[in-house]
Amino acid sequence: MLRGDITEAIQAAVVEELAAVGYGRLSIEAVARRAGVAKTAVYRRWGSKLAMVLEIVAGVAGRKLPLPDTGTLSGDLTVFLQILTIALRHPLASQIIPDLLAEAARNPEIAQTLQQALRANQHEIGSLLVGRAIERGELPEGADPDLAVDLIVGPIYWRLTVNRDPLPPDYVPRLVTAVIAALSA
Amino acid sequence: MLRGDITEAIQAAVVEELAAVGYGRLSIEAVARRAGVAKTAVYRRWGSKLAMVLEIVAGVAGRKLPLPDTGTLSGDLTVFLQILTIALRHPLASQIIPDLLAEAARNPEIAQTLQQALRANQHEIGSLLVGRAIERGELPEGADPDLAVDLIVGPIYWRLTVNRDPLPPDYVPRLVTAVIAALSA
DNA sequence: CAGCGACGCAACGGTTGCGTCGCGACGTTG
DNA sequence: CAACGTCGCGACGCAACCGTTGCGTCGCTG
Repeated sequence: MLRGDITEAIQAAVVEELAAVGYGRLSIEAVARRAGVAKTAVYRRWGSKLAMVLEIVAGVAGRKLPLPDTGTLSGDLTVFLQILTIALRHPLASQIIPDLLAEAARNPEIAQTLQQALRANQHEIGSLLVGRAIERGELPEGADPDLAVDLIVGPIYWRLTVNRDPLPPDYVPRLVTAVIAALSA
Repeated sequence: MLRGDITEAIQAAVVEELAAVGYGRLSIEAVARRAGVAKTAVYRRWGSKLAMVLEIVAGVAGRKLPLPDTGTLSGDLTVFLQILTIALRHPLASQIIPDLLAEAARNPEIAQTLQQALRANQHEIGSLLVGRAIERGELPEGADPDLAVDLIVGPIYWRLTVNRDPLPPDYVPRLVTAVIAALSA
């Protein structure tokens, strides 16, 4: 019954508005304005700003990253890090992700939605990468997939999103060798 | 001329309000209300919400962490990580830091203030830790202090503040050995 | 072709915050 | 004691947004 093109316009507007002003300052009026849509069209779909954002965010964050098997741990890590750096550099992502994380610190529903979307994905990637490497004999049996994820994602996120430093050109390969050394210990 | 106790009450109120609702939703009215102070008292001190927050944040974020010399790299790292985990777990810090980082992504003045306060401190800590370790022969000559900081702070920040997972009891020592292995490569 | 529902539009009363102003009270300074 | 400046208080007009309502239009469905 609800027109699909309008729903999509609203979703896109929410994402843009989220990037522009953040969840705290996001208003239904501004979303409708940006979507070129009447406020009533929004309220017909969602009962509140929270419900609207939760549904849209869950939809976007739930997508899985493709994770090719390059044949070596170092290759897998390099590909994964490159995908990650591109994603984190995306203007929309680099504004929305920190904002939602900040909001998650005070809103349990947002926190739960983000965790549900991210944690499973993250654990799966870690298990996959480390599992393959162990099968190949590149890592010892006891290597911890969750620690691996922290070691891979943490430094990149810290540098790109928190510190907002540009990446030195050889940063990714150096990080890859460092992570492999760390996991082999 | 301006009463010091009132200034302090306002500063404390700003910090609390920042934690409670974030920079985006922070209002002068709420700050004055929380501080038990008239709105005019705030406007006598700062001309705008941005100026007020910047001055207060710079004052808090500029403080330096003590960094004892334990005699070994592993000891230094352990102490530093423990201080860091305690700081990041602090309720006020864990809400305010992500919020300001998110706001920094859209407000250059906030970004600059944070960078100025954090980057220098961070680089100094990295250089100090790595420098000592190289002198002791615990790390090779070429070890990169900035990469070291990413490897130390990134995983902890990721797990504590982004993922909001509790730390497994032996996480810090395992991270320490992993980091040392990574930096030795 | 008749009916239904989503649509845009405009307006509603209510809330919140903005930045400013004038007032009288209080305490310090000269 | 007189002057000054900060203080709290309350109010101002203005703007934005809230969530809801009623209206007429449009397009699909039966």
